[in-house]
Amino acid sequence: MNYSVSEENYIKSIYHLQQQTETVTTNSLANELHTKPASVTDMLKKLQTKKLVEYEKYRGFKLNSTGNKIALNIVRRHRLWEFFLVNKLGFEWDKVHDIAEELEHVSSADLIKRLDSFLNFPQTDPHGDPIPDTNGKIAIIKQQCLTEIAAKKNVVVSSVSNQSPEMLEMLKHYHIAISTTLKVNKHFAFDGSVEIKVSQHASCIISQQVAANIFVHHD
Amino acid sequence: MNYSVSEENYIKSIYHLQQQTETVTTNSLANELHTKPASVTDMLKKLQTKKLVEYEKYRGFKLNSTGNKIALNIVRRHRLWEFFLVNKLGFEWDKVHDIAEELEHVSSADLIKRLDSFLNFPQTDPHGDPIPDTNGKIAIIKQQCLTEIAAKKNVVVSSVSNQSPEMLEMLKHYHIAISTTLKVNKHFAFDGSVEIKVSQHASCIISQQVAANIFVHHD
DNA sequence: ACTTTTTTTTAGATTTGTCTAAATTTTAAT
DNA sequence: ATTAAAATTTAGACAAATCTAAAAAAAAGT
Repeated sequence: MNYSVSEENYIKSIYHLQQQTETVTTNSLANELHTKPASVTDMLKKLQTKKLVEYEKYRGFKLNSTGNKIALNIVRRHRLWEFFLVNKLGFEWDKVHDIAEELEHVSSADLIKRLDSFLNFPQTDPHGDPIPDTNGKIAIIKQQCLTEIAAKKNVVVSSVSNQSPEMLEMLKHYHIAISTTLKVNKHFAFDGSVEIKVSQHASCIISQQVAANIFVHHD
Repeated sequence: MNYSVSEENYIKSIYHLQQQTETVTTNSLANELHTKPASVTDMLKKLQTKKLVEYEKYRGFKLNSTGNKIALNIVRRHRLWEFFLVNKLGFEWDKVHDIAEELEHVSSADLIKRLDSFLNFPQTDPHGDPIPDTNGKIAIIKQQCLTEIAAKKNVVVSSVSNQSPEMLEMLKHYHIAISTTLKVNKHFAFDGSVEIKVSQHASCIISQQVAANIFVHHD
């Protein structure tokens, strides 16, 4: 079956919100999509009749397994295109989201299959987020954010959850990118900032706000 | 300014029809877009208020210079994506039109600039049609179709105006592709068929119907 | 437990792009 | 020059997706 751009955007946003809370509220979805709660209610009735969500009036909603599969397919398309934009066309990673947002709705399965192969079957997108496979299987990367890492531990940056130009600017300044290895020296109790050391560079201190957006794994 | 997918499709179709006749009729455009004449009239009023077409009731219409520039930009996007699909993703040329039809509406100028550079600034798409440049300049390739070529002349295939799988099948069978060199041996008066010789293959006869879709230039 | 606030839904309107059927204009035919 | 046929436009309706304003339900506060 084929879904409209609008339907796909709703499905994808519900998916993303469900990463944080099991069931999603009308307001939060309206906020995510920059639309009005009334519009959300309208669309949710539609998604319910199409049997993609579980929805009870006033009770919130969540994707059922069909909806989830569709969401993962959209996420797959989005992340493959992001990979393409960064690794083939040379975009900076803070510029690709909006373009991938449009490309993800191009509805050819063959296209995505070939794109995947052309890109050599990447496992993660440029922000370090895993790319679901054709069957909607997605790697769960056990990761912690930098604020949770004990002092003296070596870690590898696996993803960054804020993709703004401002964030990118900071990360570049600190010489941090996906798969960069760094060592946590010390946590400061006063403001939660963290001193780290990145390879051959001098140690530096990053604010809690920045640290909270950097996800890492051990080894 | 930004145009809807629908508006872009109308603009592009008017452009294509104008290649054959200076002014375009409501019916022919409806036919091209698989829509109804009434819908065409509606959209044309809109394009007129947006000052993209010259339009007089019952008199047909044509793109003005603004409309023409926009059309050429859409054609540029379409053909660059077709080139990408064939030369990078390995699609056969008869499969790319519908996908490029969707990709062409993705509205990032930077994307197209980078795609162009990634593809190494191709001059023609996989069917041999010229790709307009950023300013809407398009090479006019002086070409004749095979039925018009005098016997004993050597020519190079520059484009093929029918992109169906059936046509591709025939061309493959005859070992004809874009930039193939061939020699016209003889025209048969009875049915307009043409005997040709392609490089080291044995001469063969192609029907007038096929010959009329193969465009060539000398040398 | 009752009231206030917040959240969600309904009702009705709007925009974009489309359609059918009827009316109008142009073109072709006798 | 009339009439018949074809092409085009208008009028009015419809579907998708959105909105505002009002009503209803749930949650929070006293």
